[in-house]
Amino acid sequence: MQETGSPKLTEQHRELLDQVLDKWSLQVLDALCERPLRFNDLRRVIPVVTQKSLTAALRRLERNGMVERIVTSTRPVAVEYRITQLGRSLQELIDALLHWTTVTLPAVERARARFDDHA
Amino acid sequence: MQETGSPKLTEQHRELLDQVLDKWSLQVLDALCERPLRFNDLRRVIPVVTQKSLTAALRRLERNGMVERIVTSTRPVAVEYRITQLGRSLQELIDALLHWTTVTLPAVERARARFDDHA
DNA sequence: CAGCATCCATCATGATACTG
DNA sequence: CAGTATCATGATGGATGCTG
Repeated sequence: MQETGSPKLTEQHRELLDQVLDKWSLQVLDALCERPLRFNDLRRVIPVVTQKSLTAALRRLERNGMVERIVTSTRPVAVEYRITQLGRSLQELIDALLHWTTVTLPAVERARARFDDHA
Repeated sequence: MQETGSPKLTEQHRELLDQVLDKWSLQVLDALCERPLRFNDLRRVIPVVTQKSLTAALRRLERNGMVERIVTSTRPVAVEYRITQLGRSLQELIDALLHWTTVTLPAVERARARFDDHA
């Protein structure tokens, strides 16, 4: 059974994708891709996120090696988040996904209209 | 405004990705990519899915034009699900994602170990 | 066979308040 | 500034039973 380039889709792989492709992680990676940002910068860039969700997303991304957390022990501590090499490799795929949505959205919307009409 | 390959990541795009990249949809598309399958076939191929979740995933995928639902009005009705052209275009990206997980999983696991040790 | 309806547990999310 | 802690709640997921 040789599947050329065909995936495995085991629990491990799915779990990893779940951890880095969720709603907030996508936007965090997208934001950090341009330049490192601090916690409250991220809150501003991703306007509707709560601290709790943002903290959770950042911890998950950090744990999976997608972002680095850099603490500067100045007076009020400054914490900077920056994307890692691993994170960048993921971002390329996310870009491909976004490109795909851009290209296929019209067809998807037609499909939705058809479905909603008929059903 | 021409952004070569750069994404927008609007709510619409994120919503579409959420609808087709969820846990079960990935596995459904993966299964249907090889050949069309019937409802209970899918339940066997994706062993741990409940019919509720499978139904929901299939409806979502159908609504978004990723799979076709083909009803054969035989005696006990036969319902076949098959992937569409749109679905296949998505599957290519999913394959790329799975390839990415395969390649990066070792590094991710090292990152996790480091994180879990330290914290 | 291919679902739908219902109930229930769990979880993710949000709002709010507090801290080093 | 960059969080943590707590409570409330709404969405999800599973188990079960029923139907054309």
